[in-house]
Amino acid sequence: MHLSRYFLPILKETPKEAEIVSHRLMLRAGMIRQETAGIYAWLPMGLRVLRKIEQIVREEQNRAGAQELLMPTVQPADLWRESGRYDAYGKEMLRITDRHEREMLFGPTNEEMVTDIFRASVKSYRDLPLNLYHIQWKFRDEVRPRFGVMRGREFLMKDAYSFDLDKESARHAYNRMFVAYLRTFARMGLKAIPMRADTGPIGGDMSHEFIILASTGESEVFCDKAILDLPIPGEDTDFTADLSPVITDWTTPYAATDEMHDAAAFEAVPEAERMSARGIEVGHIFYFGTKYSEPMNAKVTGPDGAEVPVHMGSYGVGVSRLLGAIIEAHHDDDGIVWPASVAPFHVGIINLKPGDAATDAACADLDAQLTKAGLDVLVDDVDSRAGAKFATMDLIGLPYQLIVGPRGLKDGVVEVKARASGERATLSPQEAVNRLIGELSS
RNA sequence: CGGGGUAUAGCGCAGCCUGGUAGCGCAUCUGCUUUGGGAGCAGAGGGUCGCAGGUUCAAAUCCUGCUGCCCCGACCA
Repeated sequence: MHLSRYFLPILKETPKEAEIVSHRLMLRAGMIRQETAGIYAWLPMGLRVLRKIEQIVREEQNRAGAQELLMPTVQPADLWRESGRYDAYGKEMLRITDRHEREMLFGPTNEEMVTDIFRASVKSYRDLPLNLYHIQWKFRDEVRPRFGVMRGREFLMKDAYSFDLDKESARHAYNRMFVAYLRTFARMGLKAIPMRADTGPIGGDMSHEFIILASTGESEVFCDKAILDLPIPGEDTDFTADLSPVITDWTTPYAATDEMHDAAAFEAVPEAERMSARGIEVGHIFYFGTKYSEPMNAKVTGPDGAEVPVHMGSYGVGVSRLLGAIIEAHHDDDGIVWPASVAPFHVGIINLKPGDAATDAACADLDAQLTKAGLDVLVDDVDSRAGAKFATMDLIGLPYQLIVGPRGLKDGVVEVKARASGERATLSPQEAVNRLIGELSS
């Protein structure tokens, strides 16, 4: 991709509405544009990152045995009357009336709908366990949207729903999602800490929020530092096996949000190991038993011939929110510092002198080689000054910059700069290509 | 939903108090110079001054109402 033809409306000045750093940087880097309060258009650069995050979430859901479907954004009110939530949900739900005066709504979540899909087709315990998920836009009419995409009204969420015969098998479904989440967030360069969350009327120990630490986080969190160093389950994890030892490892060290904080238990953690910080919730997993299956009559016949309501859980990831969360965790004074796994492009080639035949040719060759190796490349071929190019490239935060100018080429070298460390290496073009492919291919 | 701000060019702002027909910086366009960390000079284009009423010879400016957006709090992936 050539920057001269790419729609990337960079802002030099910070729009005044942006308070927190991720919001500022997303606007300045031309990733999003606010259309109205809490509702954003995703510009090409922002969309690229959104898609990469989505894909990681998808891969890990699939790996854990969940199956993707896609449910609509607009739902009929009647479905929500079955669970009683049409009245209970309140003003956060965007209600719509169609031309036939039928009551509709823009979905804030999909428990009712997925339960409807399930009950229409699944009648036997033999078809369990089942986990269905989708990645779809949601709308919650927040009283006060803020922090850019971190708390928008329209947002992209992955929500999975598990169906099991009883509570014990539901626990296995829960554990699979727990492990999938550990892997998902780690792949995005985030340290997500599972914290026990309020289970409401259901009770029990099966609800966790996944929190990443960031100074601009919305809630205060307390944890034992030991949890930060726990190993992330590998790609080879067998999701059909008993995962409870992993869950035990991850739920033993103290970790709680302020709502669930137990000061006495926290005091028991050695002082040097105690940490209190601010956090952003990026995922939430929840077992809710028969809360929907019972009123909505989603039953299966068990091995004993008796009909029982299925035990369900739901598992959310705030996909669009993750962009903000990742930037909060990965930025510096000059701009964004994308982890390679979610970066909009892997490499930015800076052509210091567009129009110079040798420089243009070198850039084209480097672009071709890197692209052929499967990397996403953005070539800055804009006729502007070096300083402006460096500033732009630092702002958009691509993991590596490949700096190509006539001065270096005369000596047969180009420069590779790692965005995160600022480290620069002067190499031959071929060495540079090899180095980048080595660092970035996965 | 309570409290507080704010609305003037794509972005950031001044002008409003004391009414006289709109300005600055950045960005954009043209030309020349410049060229390894957000260049300089010269010129140009771009505005229903949030909307609707009212006062006045005259309203961005004064008055009334409405709306959008932002911030603080209560609530959420």
